[in-house]
Amino acid sequence: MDRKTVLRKLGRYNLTGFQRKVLIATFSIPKGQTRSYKQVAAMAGYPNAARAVGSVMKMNPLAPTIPCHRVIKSSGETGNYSGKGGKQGKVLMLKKEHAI
DNA sequence: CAACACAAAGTAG
DNA sequence: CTACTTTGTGTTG
Repeated sequence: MDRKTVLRKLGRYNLTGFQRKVLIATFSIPKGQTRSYKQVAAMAGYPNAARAVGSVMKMNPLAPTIPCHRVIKSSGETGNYSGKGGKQGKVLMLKKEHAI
């Protein structure tokens, strides 16, 4: 799985530029590491769109492909998580990947 | 086009 | 530490 593959998948959806950038930025998070919503937003080119990043994660069209569970709050907390298991499952997954 | 929603961040107390 | 304000983009009507 590489960036081009993800871009190709994203191309199948009617996504806005913001969503694509955010998803790619999230996908670019190295395994075993975490990034804050703000960091992802900044990486995507929108340094003040941390909340919007949350909106994108919520709709994440490539949920299994995009490691949205590696995106946490700047405080080091996990924040909320709309996926199965809620933030508890998120933390568990992060622990499995040694991200925490 | 306007109003509402969002898994945050920042600032003030 | 808690509470309030600010902020940017997506979605829906």
